[in-house]
Amino acid sequence: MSNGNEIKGLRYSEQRQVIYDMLKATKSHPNVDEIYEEVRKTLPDIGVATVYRNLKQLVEAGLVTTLETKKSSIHYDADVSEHIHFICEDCGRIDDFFLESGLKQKVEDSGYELKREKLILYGLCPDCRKKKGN
Amino acid sequence: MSNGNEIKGLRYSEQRQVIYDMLKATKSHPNVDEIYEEVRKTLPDIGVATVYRNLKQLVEAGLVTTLETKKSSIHYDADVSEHIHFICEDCGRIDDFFLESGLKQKVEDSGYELKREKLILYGLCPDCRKKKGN
DNA sequence: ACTGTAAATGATAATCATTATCATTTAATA
DNA sequence: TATTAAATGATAATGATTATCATTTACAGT
Repeated sequence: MSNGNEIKGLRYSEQRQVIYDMLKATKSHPNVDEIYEEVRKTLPDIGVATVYRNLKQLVEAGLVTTLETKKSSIHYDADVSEHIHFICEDCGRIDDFFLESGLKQKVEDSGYELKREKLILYGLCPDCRKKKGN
Repeated sequence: MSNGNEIKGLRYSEQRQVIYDMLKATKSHPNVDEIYEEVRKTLPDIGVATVYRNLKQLVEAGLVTTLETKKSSIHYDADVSEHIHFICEDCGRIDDFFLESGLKQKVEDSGYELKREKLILYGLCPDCRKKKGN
């Protein structure tokens, strides 16, 4: 069932499509439970394992990113464009910022209290890069 | 037992001190298991719960930061100075970068393959800030 | 120094998120 | 349409973290 949304190397599945569509349609950075509940409105019989499996695949495919908060469950975001997440250490709320220059100033001007920031890079270290021979 | 290392609001404990000292003495970003095993060399009877408890307190006190990798266990770092973590998506290795300008170039010049970067800000959102009345 | 008390501990059970397993179903290709 | 490997749903298993609780301990006030 080709619909122009194929993910490299993966066979089409309605479940994955619904999950991805749902993530693209929200700005709320939901965690697995929230995704599961939302997706069940469309697919009442989907299993949790399927949700976990597909989220992992979507992340591996680079179509979805993850956010680890203090709340010990991963949150997902289908907006993979360059933007910054602000995580409230009290209520756990996640807000987006899209600005680049004068970022900290903008955040604080918006009423946030900035306590720490974390820049994390992901990729391959020199060793693993060699192993993969490219 | 005052030793000049008091943490605001916390009573001295040898266990916490050993954990903190151990973290300050390493650059390896260990996870809880690794910390537990290392600390047991000094305090053979320490319990895992104590390690978890104290790590949480050290993080809350801002003396230790956390790194969430793909490996679903949190890694700890007592270097809270401004620096960047590079996480290898293959082997999970975590390397530090301390440079600010021309960062991506430097990383790639060092043989790393940069795939994604994540900037996360932590603090208080406007609502929680109001609630705390400051 | 001695005492009272709340914080910290160690052991263990409990919980929560995530992953593995496996029989069944299904997309995609010939 | 028949074949086949990928995907699914149910459930068990695992792994990490947290809660509980009786005991110990730091340390403030006497």
